[in-house]
Amino acid sequence: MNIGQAAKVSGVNAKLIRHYESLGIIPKASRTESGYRVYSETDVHILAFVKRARGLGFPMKEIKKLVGLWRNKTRVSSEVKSLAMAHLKQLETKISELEAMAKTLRHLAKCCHGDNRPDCPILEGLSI
Amino acid sequence: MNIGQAAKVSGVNAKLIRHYESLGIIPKASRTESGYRVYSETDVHILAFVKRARGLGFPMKEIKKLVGLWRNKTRVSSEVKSLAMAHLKQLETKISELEAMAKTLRHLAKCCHGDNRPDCPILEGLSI
DNA sequence: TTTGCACCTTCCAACGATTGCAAGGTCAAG
DNA sequence: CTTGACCTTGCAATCGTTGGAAGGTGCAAA
Repeated sequence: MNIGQAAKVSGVNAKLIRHYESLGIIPKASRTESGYRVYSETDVHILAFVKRARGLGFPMKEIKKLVGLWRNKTRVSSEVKSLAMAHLKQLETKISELEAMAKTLRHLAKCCHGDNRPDCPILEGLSI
Repeated sequence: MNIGQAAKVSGVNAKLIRHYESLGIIPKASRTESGYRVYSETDVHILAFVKRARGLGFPMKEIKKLVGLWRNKTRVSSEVKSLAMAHLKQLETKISELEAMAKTLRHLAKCCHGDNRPDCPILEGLSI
């Protein structure tokens, strides 16, 4: 399989596949005589795994660990779970930060008439 | 006032003040004979405004607009409100994306024993 | 006066993940 | 043999912030 075909099947951009390879997140693809990268079904499976982990918001460093655990049959599920729980905590922290911003912004926006007068509680809230 | 003093008073890092100036988000500071930047109370006020807007998650491009509106006494509050509402929508979108990730992750983690066996529903969930 | 030290100046690079572009090689069909 | 679609590499941009290097300035103590 070409990198283009692997991209189509796995759903990961060809550019991104090369990038992941350079970061060592996926194993280095073998090459044809002319230098084209060649991918197997297993490679595509890894790529799809990475894509799903990204979809859950894991950073690439942790995905690298997850791929390692995934491919290691003597892994210990507690290690995976602690990675996941730590990331979940990060997500929850981020969510509450964004919630706090949204709450403040909603309040300020509700107080603002939004007409053609210059008076604006939003700007006042930002400048106090 | 020095850039260091302005940083202390406004709560914005000196490094960041220079950066904001180079981006045109704050007006160019006047200089002493030897080239040191000089800040007035008004300048510090602008810096604090920027800091609060960042705290609400506004991107710098929109903060530039907000500062312009704030300093323009013939502004129209509807313009401020529409900026705020658009940003609020972005925040809400981001929050629901993160919520979806957290929900999935919580579900997978709940199904994972987290012991020293290799079987792991988290990895299975990522590889299906 | 000179030696520190703390501050200031500019410019360049890094983070994270992704995307874009440029210049060049390869493959397959017309 | 040319065309177009694909591949290769490498470098730059995004966004906001932080870090460092290399050099100048201000002020106080020796």
